[in-house]
Amino acid sequence: MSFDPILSNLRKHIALSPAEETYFVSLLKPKRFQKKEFILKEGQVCKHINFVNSGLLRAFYLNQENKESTIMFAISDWWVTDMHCFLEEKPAMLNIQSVSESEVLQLSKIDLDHLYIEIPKFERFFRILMQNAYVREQLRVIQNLSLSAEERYHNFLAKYPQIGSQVTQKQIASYLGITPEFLSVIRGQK
Amino acid sequence: MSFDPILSNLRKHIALSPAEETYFVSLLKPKRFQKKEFILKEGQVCKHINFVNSGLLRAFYLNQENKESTIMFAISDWWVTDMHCFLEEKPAMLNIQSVSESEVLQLSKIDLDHLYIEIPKFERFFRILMQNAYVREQLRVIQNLSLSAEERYHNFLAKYPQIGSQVTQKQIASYLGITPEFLSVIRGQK
DNA sequence: CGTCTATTTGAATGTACTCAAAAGCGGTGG
DNA sequence: CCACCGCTTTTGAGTACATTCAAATAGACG
Repeated sequence: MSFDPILSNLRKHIALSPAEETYFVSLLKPKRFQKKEFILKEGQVCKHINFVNSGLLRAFYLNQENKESTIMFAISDWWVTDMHCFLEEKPAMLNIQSVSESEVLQLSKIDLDHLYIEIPKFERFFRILMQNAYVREQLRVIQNLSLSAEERYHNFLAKYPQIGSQVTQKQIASYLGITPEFLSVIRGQK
Repeated sequence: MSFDPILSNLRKHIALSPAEETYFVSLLKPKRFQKKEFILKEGQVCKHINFVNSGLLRAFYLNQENKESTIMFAISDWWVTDMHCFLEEKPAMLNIQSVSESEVLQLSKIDLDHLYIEIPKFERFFRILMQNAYVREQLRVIQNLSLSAEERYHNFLAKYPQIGSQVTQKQIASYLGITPEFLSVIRGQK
């Protein structure tokens, strides 16, 4: 499995020496997941943050009535985990499942904590990663509050065309916070 | 204006020397805002991140139809800005207004960028701040997707009792994504 | 005290949901 | 290769949740 994508992901924000890159890469656990396989299940302690090398993952929440809410889709070059549970080393609230066959590089909480000490540049890297994640989630809150279901759907397709074509409408509906039946109605009206 | 609150806020995550504390404090611009005064208006370039020393601020978004959506309330010991526009030094999407008379410490983007270089511990501090902000926003997304308006209202009151008592129902409604009329109905049914 | 805004109440409406049934589609095994 | 199974998507009828609009009441503030 190639480490080029993750190294160029790092290079967007920090510069590492070859030795540092080697050390970082040594901490990564490559994993391959089949379609529908779970990277993380609710209740498991979330030990890793995952970098998607190829494929597509989906993180979702199940409420008391077993209704799914899709929290995020993660395509190549994205980082994904149940951040709250990863940071606190608590049982996960979220499920993370492979949508299509995927290659993932996993970094454990312990190794990341070492990394922050050994190579403080990683503090910067993850600061920027977290900043961007925060801005993205806040924008999603704004859109959920201020846009109609139909506007949210068209926004989603415009923003993530690659994802829109790979996932089911049921999954898109659960990302938008509507039922699949209603999404079908929205799509019907041209 | 006292710098004790902001220094103890820093000490939650990093340890600074007295000289570093002095340097940090020298970068802060203390400001006092009257009730209803704007810290930031949509369209202005957002130059500062704001630490709330006392009082209460509200960040909100106005959509095309001039409907308000409250993005966050910031009480004492919270940091608030239009993060996206602060980072990119672009015109703000958000308005930030003082709910009650407030004392704020402002740190400019330029000074923060210097701070990251001079005292890399600030990378860690803001990494943790951003992590927490991300987790909070993601939790809000989950709740917006999976809970009813009534559940969201009771959650809000339980989580932020101090805020609930200081802001109008109209503002709470705009935080929850419902109309003030409907919030009034929810409150009526005991 | 008067004015302005927030809150409540109610009627009419619209948006989105539930339930059910039919149609479509993809994969599997005979 | 086709038939079947399970899941997704569509369609529709009935319903529930939440909005709009309007008017009355209550509160806050100069």
